[in-house]
Amino acid sequence: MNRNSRSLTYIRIYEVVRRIPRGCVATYGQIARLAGMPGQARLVGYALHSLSETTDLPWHRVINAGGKISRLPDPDTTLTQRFLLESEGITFNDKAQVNLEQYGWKEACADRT
DNA sequence: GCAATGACGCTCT
DNA sequence: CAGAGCGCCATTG
Repeated sequence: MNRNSRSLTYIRIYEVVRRIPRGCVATYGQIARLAGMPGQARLVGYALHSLSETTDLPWHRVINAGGKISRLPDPDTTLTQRFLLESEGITFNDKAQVNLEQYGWKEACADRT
């Protein structure tokens, strides 16, 4: 469980996700870049998938570049993510998209804190 | 050890 | 403007 077992690469992603402040959302590409793998958004998603649903990480703050919730293996998990984001004050539009311009990490996010 | 997949992103048509 | 395909690295079987 040693995070080592998951490889340092995953740890990087987990650490970045953990740094996401409340009321904000980050994209896979954003995290991938902060983790030190620009363009490797797939690994970010894969890393999160490897996590347990009971993870302490705010994985629900991680969405795709379109500001939308990614295609999760289980539709129930997707609804949970949306619910958690709404609980943080994040609003979704009819397309289940989040306004990255408003909630995007390091954008207006720091101002909200 | 080898091969295929993967909660995405970007470019091309 | 919209839709589809390909590519990156790492993990898993």
